[in-house]
Amino acid sequence: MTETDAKKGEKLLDPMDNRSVVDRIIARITNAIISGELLPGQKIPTESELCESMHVGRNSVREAIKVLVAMGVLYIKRAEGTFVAEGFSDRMLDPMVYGLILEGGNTRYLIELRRMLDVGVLNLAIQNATDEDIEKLKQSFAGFCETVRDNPSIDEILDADIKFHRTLEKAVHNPLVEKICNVVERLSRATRARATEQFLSKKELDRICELHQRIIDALENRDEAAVSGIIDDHYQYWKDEVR
Amino acid sequence: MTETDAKKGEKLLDPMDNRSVVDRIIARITNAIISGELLPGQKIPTESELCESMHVGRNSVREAIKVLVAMGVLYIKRAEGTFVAEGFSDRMLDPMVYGLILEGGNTRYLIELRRMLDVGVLNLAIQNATDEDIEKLKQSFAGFCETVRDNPSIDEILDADIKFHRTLEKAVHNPLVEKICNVVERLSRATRARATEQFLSKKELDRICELHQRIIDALENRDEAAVSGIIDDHYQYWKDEVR
DNA sequence: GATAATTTGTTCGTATGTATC
DNA sequence: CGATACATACGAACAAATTAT
Repeated sequence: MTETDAKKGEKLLDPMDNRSVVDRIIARITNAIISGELLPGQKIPTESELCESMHVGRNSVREAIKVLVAMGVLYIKRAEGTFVAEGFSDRMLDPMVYGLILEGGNTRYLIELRRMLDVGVLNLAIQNATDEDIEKLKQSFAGFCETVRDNPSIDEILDADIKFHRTLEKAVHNPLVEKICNVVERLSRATRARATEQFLSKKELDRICELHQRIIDALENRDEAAVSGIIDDHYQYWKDEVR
Repeated sequence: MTETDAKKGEKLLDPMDNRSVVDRIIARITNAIISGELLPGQKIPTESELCESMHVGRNSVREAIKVLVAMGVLYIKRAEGTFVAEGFSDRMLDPMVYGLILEGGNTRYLIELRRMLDVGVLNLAIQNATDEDIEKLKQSFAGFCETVRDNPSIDEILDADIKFHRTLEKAVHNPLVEKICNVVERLSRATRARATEQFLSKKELDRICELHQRIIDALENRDEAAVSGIIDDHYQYWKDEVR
């Protein structure tokens, strides 16, 4: 009884963080990571230690850790410990995939976002691409053309196209931009598959090849003025068609 | 011996789901959502029911639900039940935030990304903003100017500036773009605070006010040509200074 | 190779807070 | 107001995996 009274007393005096215990543990761990107290790859305290140090139950600690593991922030080596992840994890875009599933009519939003990113990427690539990058892009383009010639399936076309764009994004030399583009590409894939299926033709494929060639040209000539025209043409044909 | 042999036998015959109990619960719930067995907004079974129906412990169910809540797939009405989310949630971008943090805090990358998004947002806003949006932006600008006049702290300046940009992003009418910008703003805040602290002056503040005015003008005149110039000027002064 | 120690994985029991009727 | 249903939180116990001795 006295114990509960003491606890109640504390709670009443305290501003009483209204977040749940689990949320506070999550915040504490993430703050430690952000502040540099915990570095990527480093082992975090054991569950029991965390229980003691912040006076919470082990289950709450476990729930917090599970959340961070699901987000790709931590990873667990069983019977060894829990560690701070290093760099990006594929898991980190799962929530956005769920978001896509839950929300039906966001095709327009997705296309708009992709278009915006395409413009930005092309501009940055023109600024930052090295000759080596351009050479790789040419190779990737050759691969795309080869795929196109060989009576490709929808999936093969999309794969080749995405590969080309990934190469382009690498030429930006900015991992943050690259990762965001990857996420959006993954989200767009289903929509693009449907659209491609609908409008596929030999002529369309030739047009896409030509657009890719224009991207390469713009890169070689560092021609920023050409960017908006290229992307406009790129998106033109399914602008009004899809949804 | 015989026991271990029996276990090995089971393992060999069985595909033996090597995922953890929690992961299987997560998969089961998400599959139910994807298949339409659980619809957005619908209540899922209570924790106890889930325990019984799949013969697992209550804590495992809780951990699974916590993960899905953290991802924004489920939400909880306390003392009422747990429900399938409808549409996107802010939470779904959180993992990406952590990803960016863990990727290593390279300031240049962040500034480049922010710049790219600023250009895209301004372009999209020029296309999509309603008169009402522009009116709100003017109000937000007035608030910013007021803050600036009143001998503001670094935090106050940043808050007012972010508020202005949030209003601008709303004018894009694209929740995906909006969320991504919010994430990047959150990430940039520390860097920006440092930079602002370093170069703060009355003259600088006036210059920022003027740039915001130019953004409003561009929006009113639907002047896409002005975009790159505005953003160039916006980033000019800390382009070479920071890192 | 076997054993012990450490650490995470899973479950159960119980008490408490909170919203609805 | 009480009763009910549900989520929240803690503690204890045992299982399983890995490392160290």
